Amino acid sequence: MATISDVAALAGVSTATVSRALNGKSTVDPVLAARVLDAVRELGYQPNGPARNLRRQEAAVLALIISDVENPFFTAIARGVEDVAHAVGYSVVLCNSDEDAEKERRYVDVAVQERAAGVIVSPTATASSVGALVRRGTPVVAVDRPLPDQEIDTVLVDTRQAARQATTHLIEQGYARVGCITGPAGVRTADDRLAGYRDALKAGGQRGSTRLVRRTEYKAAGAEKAAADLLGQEERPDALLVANSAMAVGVLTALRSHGLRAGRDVGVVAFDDVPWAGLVDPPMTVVAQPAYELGTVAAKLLLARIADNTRAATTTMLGARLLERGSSHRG
Amino acid sequence: MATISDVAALAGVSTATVSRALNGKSTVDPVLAARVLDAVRELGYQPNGPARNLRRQEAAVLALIISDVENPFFTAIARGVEDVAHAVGYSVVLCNSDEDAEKERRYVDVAVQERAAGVIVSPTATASSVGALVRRGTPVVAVDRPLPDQEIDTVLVDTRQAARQATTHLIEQGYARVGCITGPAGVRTADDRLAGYRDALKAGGQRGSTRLVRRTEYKAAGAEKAAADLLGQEERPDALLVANSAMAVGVLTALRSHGLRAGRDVGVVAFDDVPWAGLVDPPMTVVAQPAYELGTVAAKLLLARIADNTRAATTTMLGARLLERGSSHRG
DNA sequence: GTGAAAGCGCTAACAA
DNA sequence: TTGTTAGCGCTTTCAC
Repeated sequence: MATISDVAALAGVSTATVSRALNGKSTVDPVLAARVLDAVRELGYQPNGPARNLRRQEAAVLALIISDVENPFFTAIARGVEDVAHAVGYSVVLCNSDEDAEKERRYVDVAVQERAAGVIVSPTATASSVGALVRRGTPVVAVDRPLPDQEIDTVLVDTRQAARQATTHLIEQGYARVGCITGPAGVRTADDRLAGYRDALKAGGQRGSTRLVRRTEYKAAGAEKAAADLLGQEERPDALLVANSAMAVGVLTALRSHGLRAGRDVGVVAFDDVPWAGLVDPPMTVVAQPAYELGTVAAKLLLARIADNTRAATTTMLGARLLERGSSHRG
Repeated sequence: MATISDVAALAGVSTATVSRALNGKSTVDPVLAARVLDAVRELGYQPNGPARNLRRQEAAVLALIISDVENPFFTAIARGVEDVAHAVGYSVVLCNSDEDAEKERRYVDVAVQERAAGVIVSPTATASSVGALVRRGTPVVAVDRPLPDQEIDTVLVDTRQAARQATTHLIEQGYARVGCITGPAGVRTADDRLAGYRDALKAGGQRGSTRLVRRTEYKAAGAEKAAADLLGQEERPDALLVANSAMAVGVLTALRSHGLRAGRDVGVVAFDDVPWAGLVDPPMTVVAQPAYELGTVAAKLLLARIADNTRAATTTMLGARLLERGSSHRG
């Protein structure tokens, strides 16, 4: 593979001039620059990234560590990050931690070792690994979930408020025993959605009960079992707040196998406005989170912090919107 | 940030011994190895990846270039690739080409520049960029779509056969005018699905007609327009073969706005067994592609080729399964 | 504006 | 088994 020396030799200049011509930092005689470009083309020269990164002590790469590639919420974030990063010449490496602290730690190590310019992470519950990054001075932005005890830029959705609003909506529609299926304890979004749910019950004068709440993985299978469990009880809930779209799949499946109809028999509101929400019968009421925007904001913050790591840490809170459809109406 | 020299100094050994102790290539006196490990821990040493890659002339990284991160089919492939790669110590960089030849070219360049050990790609229609990779001698595997005129390992689904089977199924269910909504011309899977559809029409004695076929982006919006267009015709189709799940969303939406019911009024079979397929009313008949397996097979082939680039290129063809549900039955 | 040369941190060939 | 040392390809002073 051709190196910068080959290009220099062919163009009849020094490697320094080739470097300058290619990076446009310092100004180069147009004639020489043209000779360099010709040589590059002729040799099919591709700069050696590791060599450049070694010399520069940093790679033009952002690491994005998300907890589930198969969750549309996170892929939408990824698109937001990519669009912003690419516009200014950064590449994005997408890492899937799978909600597993060990995998997260591993990817954090990779990011450090490859000298990524910065890291955007949606931390798992036990996110000690990211703390090390911060202490190293690596620019880090937390997205979707905060990183406790860390002074870092954070981009969140006001999910507690959204859960409260969604639950209040169910109560106002006349559902008398609203239940909640949320994610694992310790996962901040799961905790917040539960808290918002409880806020609404209290405000709406409904008596909460642990018998109306189930927590499982943010997956369809767990939610299906949880829903079946709740619906099998003597005093079963007549409505459910569901904490993400994968869980919604499980809940709707359970409803169907119990011969119950969403809306009429059991009110349903789920987080995330997936493309199919309008296609189920009745269409599903959802809390639409601004996922793409979460990604763009996080990327911009990270780029700003890469440029100047002395900035004070900020927390950005974006709002969610309740999209009312048939699954939260009795009629 | 601590370097290998710092570790060597603290452990009282040479940098070579540190390197050996950490990489386990050659054997090292257990006592020294322990001192090295202690020093590593104490300094929080993280090896400098670029330096290592520069020296080794290759990074333990596989690039996976897919055409749509938001398509569950491709994220399932990604999981398959990751699982295989991680098991043998490779990282996976996920790149989203967005069905855009220019973005694909850019990611190919990144892969070359970063000296990735190999590349797995689902090529866009005009995939000249990947040819350059192959000529460079970089190990490459094509997944989901072949790379024309290239002698490389390829992992495909027998999508033409699957389309034929799905269409035949619709004909056997009594649908008399089966239409097809597929992806852009030049995208091999889109072409193959159309070909399989036509195979079935011919075998089933139905007269094909271009008035029953529409081609658009592999997206919901395009498919919705295409379906509305088909359904607005005088002699409209009474069944549709739909080439992916995003398109299925558009088709079902169009059906609804025309007051038509899937199955009873218009038979529907779509590619890809998405989680929500069973939740729409009636449940959607799908062609289930072995996406995860596509990923694992591709990754294994790539690893084999990295180990030995003289192997002859192979083509692996995996089968798809038709999952019959209500949307393809009149009853 | 250009070139010579140092050196980023690591691994591997060679010597001891 | 261990240490010494060259050098991977690039960018960036520094001198001209």
